[in-house]
Amino acid sequence: MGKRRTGTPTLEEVAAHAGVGRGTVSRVINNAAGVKESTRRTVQQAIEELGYVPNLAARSLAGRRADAVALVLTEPDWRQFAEPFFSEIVRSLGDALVDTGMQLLLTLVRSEGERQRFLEYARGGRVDGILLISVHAGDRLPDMLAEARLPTVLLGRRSGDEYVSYVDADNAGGARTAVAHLLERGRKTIATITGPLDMYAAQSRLRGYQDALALAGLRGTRSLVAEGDFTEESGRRAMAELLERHPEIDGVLAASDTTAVGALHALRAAGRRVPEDVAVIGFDDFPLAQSTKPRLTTVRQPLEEIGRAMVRLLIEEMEEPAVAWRHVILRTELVVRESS
Amino acid sequence: MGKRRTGTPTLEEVAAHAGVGRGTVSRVINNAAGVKESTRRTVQQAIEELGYVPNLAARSLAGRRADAVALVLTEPDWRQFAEPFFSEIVRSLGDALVDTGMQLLLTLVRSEGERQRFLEYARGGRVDGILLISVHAGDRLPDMLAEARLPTVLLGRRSGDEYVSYVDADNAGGARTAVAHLLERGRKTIATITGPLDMYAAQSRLRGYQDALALAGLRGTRSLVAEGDFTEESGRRAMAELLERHPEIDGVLAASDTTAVGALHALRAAGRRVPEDVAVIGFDDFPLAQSTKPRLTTVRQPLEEIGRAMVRLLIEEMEEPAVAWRHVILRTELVVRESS
DNA sequence: CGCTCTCCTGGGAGCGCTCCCGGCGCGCCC
DNA sequence: GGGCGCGCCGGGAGCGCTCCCAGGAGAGCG
Repeated sequence: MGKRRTGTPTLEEVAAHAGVGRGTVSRVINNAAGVKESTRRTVQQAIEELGYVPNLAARSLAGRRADAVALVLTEPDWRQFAEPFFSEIVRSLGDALVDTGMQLLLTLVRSEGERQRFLEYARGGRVDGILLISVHAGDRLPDMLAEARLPTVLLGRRSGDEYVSYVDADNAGGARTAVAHLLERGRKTIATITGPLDMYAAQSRLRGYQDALALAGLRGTRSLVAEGDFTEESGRRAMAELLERHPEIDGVLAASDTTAVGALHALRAAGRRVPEDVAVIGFDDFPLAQSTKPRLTTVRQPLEEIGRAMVRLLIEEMEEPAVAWRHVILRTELVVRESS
Repeated sequence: MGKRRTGTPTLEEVAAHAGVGRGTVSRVINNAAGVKESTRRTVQQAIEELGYVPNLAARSLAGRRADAVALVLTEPDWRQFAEPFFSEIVRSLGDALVDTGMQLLLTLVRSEGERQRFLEYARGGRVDGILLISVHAGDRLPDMLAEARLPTVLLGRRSGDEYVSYVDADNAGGARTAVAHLLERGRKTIATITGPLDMYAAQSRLRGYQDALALAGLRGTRSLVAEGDFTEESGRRAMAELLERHPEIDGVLAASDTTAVGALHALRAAGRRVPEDVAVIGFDDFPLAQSTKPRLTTVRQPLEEIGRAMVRLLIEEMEEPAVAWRHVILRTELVVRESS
C-alpha cells in the first residue's frame, strides 16, 4: 500500500493536474474574473475528473466567513413547532437565502446548556449570522448574541423597546383594522382570543383590538378577552368560555388562524352560525384559512416579505456590523372572506 | 488607531497572556491529560480574562473533524413536519447527542438543487456524519451520501433490501401483535388504515396486519384496507370509507396514533362506541395516545432507543467508515389501554 | 553524585484554502 | 523599435488550530 490518500483531493492537486497554479484554480471555483476562458475550462475538467470538492473548513479559515446562517428556535415547548407558522417561515427564509449561496441551519435551543453551546458555536465562527424566531419576552439569547457582536435578526420583538435588529408585522395595526371592519359591519359585542401574553406579538394584537374599540368610543371589557396560546385547542376552550360569559357575542378576533379554527368548532358546537350569528376573524392568513368552512376572514401577515426582509437585514448587519439597530415593520392586510 | 484587532483573541494570544506555550493552552481547552493543575488554572484564567473562544474553522481544519452532525429532512411536504413524530425524534436525537459534544444541525432538503448543495456542504467536511429521517422509497440522497463515503444512518429503510445503515422499529411485528390481540379479544372483522404506501414503514405495518390474519387462518380482504398518510384528517376520511364499505367492522389498526385519532372522530360521528362496538389500535405511542377518549391502545415505538441507536451507529460509522452496513431493528411493544 | 524514568511543557510542521503582489507576454502607440 | 499598459497567471504568506516530538525538571535509586 502506498501513501494513504485522504478522501478528497485538494486544490493543490487539482492545480497540478490541470497544469496551472493554485491561484487560478481558486479563481475558477469562486467564479472570479480574470481567467482566460480556455484555462477555465481546463481547470473545470480537472475538477470534474478528480471529483474535487473544496474543504469548507479551510475556506472558512482563510476567508473568515462561514457561508452559513443559523435559524435558532428557542421554543421550549416543542408542540408549538407543529404550528404552520414555523413551517411557513422556514420555507420563506429558505427561499430568500437560496441565492446568497449561504446554507441555512436550523438549531434548537431548549435549555441553558444548549444556549451556551450554541453561543460557542456561533462565536467560533461556524455561522456568519443568526436568525431568531419565537423569542419570548424574557429570553436573554438575543442580548448574548448582540454582546458577542454577531449579526442577528429577530422575527418579532421581545418588547416595545427592543433594540436588537428585528422584522415584525404591524400586529396592532392589523388587529385594529380587523376590529374596525367588524364594527363597520354592525357587530356590537366583539371579543378576542389572544396569544400567549408573554409574547409581544400577542400583546400588540390585543392592544390593536382595544384601540379600535376605544376609537369607536366603546369601552372594552376585561371579560371579553380570553387568553389562548395560538393552538387550535386553546381557541376552542377560550371561545367556549367567552360564550358562557357573554352569550351576546357577535364578533370575535382570534390571535391566529389556528386559534380561529378552534373558535369555529366551539361556535358550531354551541349552535351559532358563522357569520350570521357571530363573525370570526383570524390572524396570519395561512393556507389553512382558505379551507375552513366558512372560509376565514383574516389579517394577512406577509410571511414571504418577512423572510426576505430578515435575510436582507441580516446581510446588512454582516456587511457593516454593529453600526446600527435596524428595524422593519411590515404592513398587514385584512383579507375578507366568508366568516365576517 | 493602533493595529486593528480581530474580534476574538487567538489561542496564541491566550498562551502569551498566560505565559505558557500554545500546546499547553490547546491541552487545557480540550481537557486533555498531562497538564499540571496549577498551570491549568492559570490558563483557564487567561481564557476567562480574554474571553477566548476557539475558532472552529481552524480546529476543523487541523483536527479533520467538524464536531457536528446533520439531521436531514427530505420531506417535500412540509406539513408532515408538523406531526409529533418529528418533534419527538428530534428531541430524542438531541438528547442522545448531548454528551458526544457534537452540535446537531437540522437541514431541509426539498429540491434537487438543495440536495446538491447539501451534498457539497457535507463533502466539504462541515459535518462528520448525517442522520436522515423520513426517507421515501425513491430518494437517491442516501446513495449519494454513501458513495461519497460519508457516515450516514437512516431512520427507517427505503425497502426490504436497504443497505445503507439504518435503525428501524419492528413495524411488521408490532402490527402482527396488535392484530393478534384484537383477534384474541374476539374481534371478527378487522380493518386497517395504512400510512403512505411509498414508505416502507407503512408497507411493513400493512404486511404485519395481513400476516396476523393469515396466521389465524383468515383471508384478508382488499376492501378492509384504506390508505392514509399518517395525518389525522386522512384517518378520519379512511375510517368513514371503511365503515361505508363494511359496517360490520369491529376492529381497526391505524398506522399511527394521529391517524387513530382521526378514526376515533369518524367512529364517534358514525355513532359507534369505542371499544364496545369497534376496537381501535394506534401505532407509535406518542403522548397524544394517553389523552384521547378512550385512551388509545397502541404499538409503542421506542423513540428514545431509536435516537440513541442512531447516534451509536453513526459514531461507529465515523470511527470505522465503510467497513460494514449496520442495521438495527428495535422491538415494538403493544401498550393496551382502553380503546381495545 | 550520577543516571534513568516519568511528568510536563514548548513549539515546529502542517491542515487546505484565500489574498495579494509581482512578473510575464502581448498589443498598441508614438 | 522602444516603451507602456493591461490581461493573466504563479506562488508566498498567512488564517488559527492540532499533532507530535524533543527536551527540561524532578524524583527515585544504586
